[in-house]
Amino acid sequence: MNSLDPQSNVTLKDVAAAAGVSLATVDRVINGRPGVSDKTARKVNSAIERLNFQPLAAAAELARSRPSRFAVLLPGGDNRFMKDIADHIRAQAPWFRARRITADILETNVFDADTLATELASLAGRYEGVAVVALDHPRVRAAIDDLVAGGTAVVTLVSDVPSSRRAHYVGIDNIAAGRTAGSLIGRFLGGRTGRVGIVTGSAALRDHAERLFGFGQVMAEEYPAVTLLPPVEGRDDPQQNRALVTRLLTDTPDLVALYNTGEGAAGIGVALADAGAARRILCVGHELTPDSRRLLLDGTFAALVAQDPGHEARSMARVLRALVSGRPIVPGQEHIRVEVILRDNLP
Amino acid sequence: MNSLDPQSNVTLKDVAAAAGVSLATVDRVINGRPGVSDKTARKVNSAIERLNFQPLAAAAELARSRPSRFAVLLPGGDNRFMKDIADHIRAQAPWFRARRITADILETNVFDADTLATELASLAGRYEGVAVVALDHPRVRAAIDDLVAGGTAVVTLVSDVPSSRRAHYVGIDNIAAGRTAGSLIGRFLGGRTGRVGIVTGSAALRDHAERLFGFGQVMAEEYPAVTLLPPVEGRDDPQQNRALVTRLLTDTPDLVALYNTGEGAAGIGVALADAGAARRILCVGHELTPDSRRLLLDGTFAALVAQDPGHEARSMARVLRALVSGRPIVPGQEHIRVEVILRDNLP
DNA sequence: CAATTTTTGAGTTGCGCACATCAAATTTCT
DNA sequence: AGAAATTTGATGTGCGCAACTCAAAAATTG
Repeated sequence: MNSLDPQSNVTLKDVAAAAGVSLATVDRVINGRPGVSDKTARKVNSAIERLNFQPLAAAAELARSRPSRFAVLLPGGDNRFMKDIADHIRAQAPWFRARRITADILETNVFDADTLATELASLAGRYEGVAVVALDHPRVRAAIDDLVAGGTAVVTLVSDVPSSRRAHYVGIDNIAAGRTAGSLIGRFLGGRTGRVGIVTGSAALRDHAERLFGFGQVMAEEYPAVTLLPPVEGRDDPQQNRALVTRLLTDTPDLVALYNTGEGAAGIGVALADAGAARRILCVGHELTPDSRRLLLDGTFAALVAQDPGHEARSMARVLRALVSGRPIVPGQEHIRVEVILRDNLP
Repeated sequence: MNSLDPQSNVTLKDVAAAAGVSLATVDRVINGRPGVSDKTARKVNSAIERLNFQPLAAAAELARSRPSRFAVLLPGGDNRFMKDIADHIRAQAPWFRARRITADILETNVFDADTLATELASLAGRYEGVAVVALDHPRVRAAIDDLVAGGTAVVTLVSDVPSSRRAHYVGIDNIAAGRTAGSLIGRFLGGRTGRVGIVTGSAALRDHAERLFGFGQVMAEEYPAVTLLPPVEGRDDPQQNRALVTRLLTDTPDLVALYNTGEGAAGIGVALADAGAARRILCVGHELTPDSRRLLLDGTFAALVAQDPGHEARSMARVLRALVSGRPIVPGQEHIRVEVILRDNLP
C-alpha cells in the first residue's frame, strides 16, 4: 500500500514550536515581511522542510480575502474559436467566484498593434492579472513589459510573444501543429503526388505563420514529391476562402490536397461541394467549430488539428491565480496539447 | 466589456437577511438539516437564487475540515501505463494535502474477479471515495454496488463497469479509440490492400475488447478491401508479443499493417526490426510509454492512440472530491479525450 | 384549553491562516 | 555607557462557513 500524505496536520503553530519561535516570526518568514534575522529565518525554513509544512489552501485563501481582478483581452469580430474561449471563461464563473476573483473579458482589435498596446497600457494598476491574445509586435511587447514591470502578472493566450516578459504562454506549439497537419496530409496521400493548396488567415499572425513554417518543414523533408502552392490569404473569412478555393480548383488540375491554417472552413466546404470535389481533395484544417465539425463528419475534411479552448480557459485561470498568489503551478497540467481529431474521436 | 461576477460578496448573512430568517435556518436549508418547514425552505432557496449566492469554497472547506480518505485500486504487475497513473496521482500530493485529503494507492490483481471484489468489499467504511480500475464481471459489479449502497463514492478508472452504480467513469471511450486506430490505419494505407494483424492483451479485458470492436467496425465499413487477421493475445507482454509478431510476419506474406490494442510495443518493435520490416509494415498502437515513444520517433509506429494519464489522475481526484463534498463537476473538464499522437505532436 | 411537537432564533466555537499592533528583548551604533 | 535601531514575542481580529446547543416562538394535537 502506498499512502499519500499520511499525517499532514502540520499547522503554522507546529512549525513555530519546532523552530522555537513565535507564530508571528513564522508568519514574517513565510510572507516575506521585514524584520527577521537570517539565522531565525533559516531555523524557520528548516522546520518547514522538516515537518513538510504545506499551508492549507482554504485557510490561506479565506484569510487573505482580498479579491483578485483579472482581465482577458480577446479579439473582437466573429472568430468562432475566440468566442468559444470566451464562453469557456464565462463557464468558469463559479470557479472564479469561489476564489474571490473577478474576471473582465475585454474585446479589442488585436490585429492593430497600437490599439492593442494602448488597451494593454490602460489596464495597469487596475488588474492583478492579464491574459492577452497578442500580436507579436514591438509595441505590444513593450506594453506587456510595462505591465509586468508595474507588477501585473501577464500571460499570453493562443498566440505568444516570446520575446516579452510575459510569465507564461497558454496555448499550443503552433510549429508542431503545422508539422502535424503536414504529416497527416503526407501520410493520407499515401504516395500520391500532386499539388497542395494552402489557405491561411494572414501571414502577419504569428500562429498562422508558425503553422505554415512547420507544415512546410515536414512536407519538404518527408514528402518532397508533393508540391506546395504558395499560400493564399483569406483572412479567416468564409466568403474569401470560398473564392480563393474555387480559383485554386480551376487553376490547378492536379490539386490533391488543401491545408487551411485558420478558420473559415465553411467557405472551403462550399467551394469544394460546388466543384463536386468534396471527397476527392484531401482537406486538413485547424480548430473544432460547428462548421469544421460538420465538414469532418461529412468527409470533406479528413482531419482537424485542434487545441481545446476549455482547457486553455481553465489553464489561463489557474496560471494567473498561481502567479498572483505565489502558489505553485502543477507542471504537465498546463501543457496544451496539439490534438488530432478524426471523425472517430470527435469530442 | 463583459464582467464576470461583478460583486459577489453575497454571504450567508445576506441570504438570511434577504429571506428574513436567521443564519441557523439558512444553514439548515443549505446543509439539509431537519426541522425546516417547506415554506421557509422555499423562502431561503429563492433568496439564494435571487442573490446568486455561491458559498465561498475556501470557507466551507476550512469549516468542514474533516479530512477525506480516498483509495485508488490499481492493477499490480509491471503495466507501464498504470505506473504512470500512479505517478501522476503521487504528483498530486500537494493538491491532496491542501484539501485535507489522504489518498491510498492500493495494488491488487484486477484480473481476478474474486480478488478484486474482496478487496473492494474491504474498503467499505474506511474510505469516503474509491477509484478502481475494474474488471467488468458480475461479482465486481456487485462489490461496487455494495460500496455505493454503503455511502462510498465510487468511480471507475480507465476501464468501466457501465452496469454498476458507480457515479462516474474516468477514462476514454474505448470503442471510439478503436475506431480512431482503424481510421488511421485505413487512411495511412491509402488504398493499398493486404492483411492487417492484430495484437491484443486479452480479449477478457473490457477496454481491449471495445477497442477491437471499434476497430473492426471501421475496417469493415470503410476499408473492406483490407483483411483483418484474427487477433492474437500477447497479454501485454513484450516477449510474447515478439514471438507472435515474428510468426505473423513469416506466415503472412501480404501483411501490410499491425494494430496493437494494448502494451508491449517493445516486443513488436524487436520482431519487426529482426525481420527488417520496421518501416514497411504500418503500425498503430495505444498509449504513450517510453517504448512506444521511441518506436514512434524511429518511425516503426506511425501513430499512437492515447489517453493522458495525468489528466485521468487529476480528473479522478476532482470528481471524487466533488462527489464526497457535494460540489458541482465542471462538465467538459472531466471528459477524457481520445488523443492521436504522431511524431510531430508528441507531448 | 393545555400539552405536545415542530419550527425558528440567537448564540458560540473553531477551522488555519493573514495581517495588524504594541511591547519587550536583543543587537548595533555613537 | 546610553541611545537608537533591529529583531522577536504576545496577542488580537477577522475571513465565511459548519456544526453545534439551548431557548423561544409557533403550529399542531388531544
